[in-house]
Amino acid sequence: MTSKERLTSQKKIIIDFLKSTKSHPTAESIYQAVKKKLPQISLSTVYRILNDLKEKGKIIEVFNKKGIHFDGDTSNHSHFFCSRCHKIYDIYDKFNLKPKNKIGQIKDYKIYFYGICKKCLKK
Amino acid sequence: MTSKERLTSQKKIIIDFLKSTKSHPTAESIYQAVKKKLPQISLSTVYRILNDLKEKGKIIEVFNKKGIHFDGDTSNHSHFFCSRCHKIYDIYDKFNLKPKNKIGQIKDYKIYFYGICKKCLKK
DNA sequence: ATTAATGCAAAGTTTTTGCATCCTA
DNA sequence: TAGGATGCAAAAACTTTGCATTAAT
Repeated sequence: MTSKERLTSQKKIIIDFLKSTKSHPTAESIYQAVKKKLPQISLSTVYRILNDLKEKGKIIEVFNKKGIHFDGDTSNHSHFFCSRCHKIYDIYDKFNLKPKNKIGQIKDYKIYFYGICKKCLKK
Repeated sequence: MTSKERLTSQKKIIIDFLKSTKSHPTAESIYQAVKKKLPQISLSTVYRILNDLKEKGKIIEVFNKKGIHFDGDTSNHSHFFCSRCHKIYDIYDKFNLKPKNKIGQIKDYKIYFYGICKKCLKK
């Protein structure tokens, strides 16, 4: 008998939040956001749910110097990090990346762009 | 009068170690490696020196689920993460990445490849 | 001799875990 | 109503910091 996953309100709200934002929040900011709708939720539950969603490929991790951010958009896309405002933007351009070097079997790749975003350049 | 940086033996050994390896070690594994030559070195010194080298652009950070790794090779290159043995390999191919989307001023980018390395495929 | 850098220990951060209780299916 | 998921608190893992001492210049 295999165990069956249960869809709890905490899980529902975290998924909804991640699917509705493009802000690439951290675990802590997800906790803060979700607490507004579910005041009793605990940070450890947020971590547990994020780990679970991550393992199932329902969300993506985005790394930067300041820690780990999460992205509910699992479509193939890249990220741009503004070094001035520290926002993370999505980039949907597709690139053809085929290393000549036969390092092994490549299943996926992630591209991180760094620079200054349009908004910050205008200031 | 501006202060002048001192080249200590701890700094020398850490730089030498990072320039001599392609293993992309973590702070902890750098500490373990360096301790063999300098038994009295402390982990906090390792962190301080790594932060310093990082800020000066003398080393690079490589992020993955298991934490932060360091790379003494600051030449423009990419990384391949083997999902089986968890080793990190260097890829020196150059790619032309020009997003059409004018998100801002791009100064740099990093490409992370994921897959299974040659060695693991053979097993 | 100056004073930058270290080692140590203590404190911050971030993330995970054990367990009694809760609540979904 | 069975057992997967949560909340809480405690622990683990990771990183930074204060300060007396050491050592590079």
